[in-house]
Amino acid sequence: MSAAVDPVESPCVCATLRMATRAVARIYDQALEPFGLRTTQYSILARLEVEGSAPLGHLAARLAIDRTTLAREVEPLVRVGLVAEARGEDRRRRVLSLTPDGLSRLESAQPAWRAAQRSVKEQLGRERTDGLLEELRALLGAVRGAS
Amino acid sequence: MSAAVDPVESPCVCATLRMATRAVARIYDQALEPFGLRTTQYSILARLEVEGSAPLGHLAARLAIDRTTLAREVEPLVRVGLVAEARGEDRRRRVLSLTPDGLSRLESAQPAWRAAQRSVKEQLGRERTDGLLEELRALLGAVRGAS
DNA sequence: TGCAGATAGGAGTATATACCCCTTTCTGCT
DNA sequence: AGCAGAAAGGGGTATATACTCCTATCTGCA
Repeated sequence: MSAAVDPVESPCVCATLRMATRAVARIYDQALEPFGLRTTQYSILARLEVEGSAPLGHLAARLAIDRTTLAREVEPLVRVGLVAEARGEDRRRRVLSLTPDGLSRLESAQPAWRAAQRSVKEQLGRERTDGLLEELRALLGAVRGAS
Repeated sequence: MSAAVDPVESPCVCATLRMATRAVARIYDQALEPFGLRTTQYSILARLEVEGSAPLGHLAARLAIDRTTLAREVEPLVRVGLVAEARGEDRRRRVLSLTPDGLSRLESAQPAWRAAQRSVKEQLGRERTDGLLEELRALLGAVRGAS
């Protein structure tokens, strides 16, 4: 591959977001790889730890992920026993929760996640990174429901 | 789905990037949908218009996309005749270029792209959006090759 | 000239993403 | 009690993403 070629400066908000996301996701995925987790899987486990247990759609809204997307991402986590699913009182609801295995996996991967986070923050700068996060949240808030 | 639930404020750079990217990508994809293009496809066509023609790996580096990813994204574009592929002098190289159909499709979709772009900028604010783009580019530059 | 090593790309596999359309289940109103 | 409409989710399809391992080709050097 022509590694000497620099990425282009796209004027497109979406393309630029995607480029940055790809690059950053790679870092996190590599950090989490020894623990058998992808970044999104880690996010799901971490979210479930906070929520305790939550129906699929609720969790999807929390993570700003499409419902069907989340369903497919949860699948492998259920398969390997990190996440449990049960029907709620409202039997339409598929309630997800962390299994003990899921919790310990999450905890064992936490240092790797922190290392990736630290690495990114050190490379861009702590303040700039925090500022960027603020702006990304503002963007998310601004465009949500605007479609 | 529990539409009343707000997205969570994740401390994770990667998760936050992904959330924002998903939300923004949806806007662009919807805008481009009448023209039968996804955001990434539009980016590829737009990039090819600028580059004239480029080997797959070169284009991938420009777009900060993994080579194999780009190959799979180019496939449908070739299939419907928007992009042409040919072997280069160096016969390992798969040289891509815009077909006349590709060019006219790109041009017809351009107003929709501009509308999406404008919509996002208006929702976050023009200056903030530009600042965000700067920071995203800085992030991309900072983490590139750092893995 | 010939070969070692580098480079471009292809194939297989797995997750990530989201659309549409459908079924199941529930809730509110009559 | 019964039905209309809303809500939660499942399944099909298609693109998006990237890793690993593999082949084909080229280039530089002996």
